[in-house]
Amino acid sequence: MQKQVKKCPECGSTDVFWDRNRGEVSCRGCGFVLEDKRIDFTQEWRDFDSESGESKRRVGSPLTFTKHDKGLSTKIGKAGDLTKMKPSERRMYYRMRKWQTRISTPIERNLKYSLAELKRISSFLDVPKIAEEDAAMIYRMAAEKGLVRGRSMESVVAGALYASCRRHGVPRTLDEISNAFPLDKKEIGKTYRFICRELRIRILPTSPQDYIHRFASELKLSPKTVSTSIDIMKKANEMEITSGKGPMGIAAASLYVAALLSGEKKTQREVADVAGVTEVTIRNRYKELLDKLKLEDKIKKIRDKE
DNA sequence: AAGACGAAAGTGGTTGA
DNA sequence: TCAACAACTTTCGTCTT
Repeated sequence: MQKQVKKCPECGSTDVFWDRNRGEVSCRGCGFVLEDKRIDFTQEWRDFDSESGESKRRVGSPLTFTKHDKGLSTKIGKAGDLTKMKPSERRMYYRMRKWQTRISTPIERNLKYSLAELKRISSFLDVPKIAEEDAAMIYRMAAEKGLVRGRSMESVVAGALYASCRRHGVPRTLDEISNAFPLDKKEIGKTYRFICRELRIRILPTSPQDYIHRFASELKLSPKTVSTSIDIMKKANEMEITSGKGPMGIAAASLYVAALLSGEKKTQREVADVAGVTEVTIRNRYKELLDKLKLEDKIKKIRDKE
């Protein structure tokens, strides 16, 4: 990897770093997320601000393990190539060709297309390589177990991708993934649960913290606000008002409260849109937070100042 | 006019008999 | 397999700024 010289558009600092696990590039100074989408190893960074006109984007990528034959496909030559060989060697090549045709089972042929699809979507969402590889593995296992039958190929690809994102703590929501496919959330969720059950994949519930940074960045909140909201979440966790609740709602409400407390007020709608929940959910979580964390006074003080 | 708040009804998934 | 249930959404009316 060559070093990337990037400037943070928020604070101008060049001290940006790449969080591989999250697939985010953020500024060490102010926490701004420059890129929440990551590009292949083999490509150069896309300009954050493409006004500069020089596109560094490249097309295509070299070797990958996500090809249907793990990138090892080599055609074994036809008889014409074999004329110069000794009869014993020739027999061996015939045997090898027989193997090759045997490998071309319907499953392998299916994998060829579905893994291409996976690759396309992964690069669209800029899912980290590890997660993409894992999704490919999940899909392969699913295909070998015959779980694709009766389901659309895409939905299984999407389900595998989502499962792998969850496993790797990559903050991609079901919404984002379903936007990349011509499928709705419902269907992806269904197949996702199905393949998890069938393949015995254990998925931990996502932590609201996984989403905080990305949401905060989209809302242009300061790092201070982010840490406040993480504090709030921790406290909420301790008081056991988070169990069973959707992580996105919690993340959204914590951010909303934190923004209020630090005077960077955002409307409920703004936060709700970014987090992919409704205002009502934010309100409910928000109310619980105020109740349990004794924050009413603080909020009132802020209100009075205005 | 916009945002915050809350009530009521509906949806999809989980659970337990 | 069905009913109860919790979380969340949608919709809509009211209040506040």
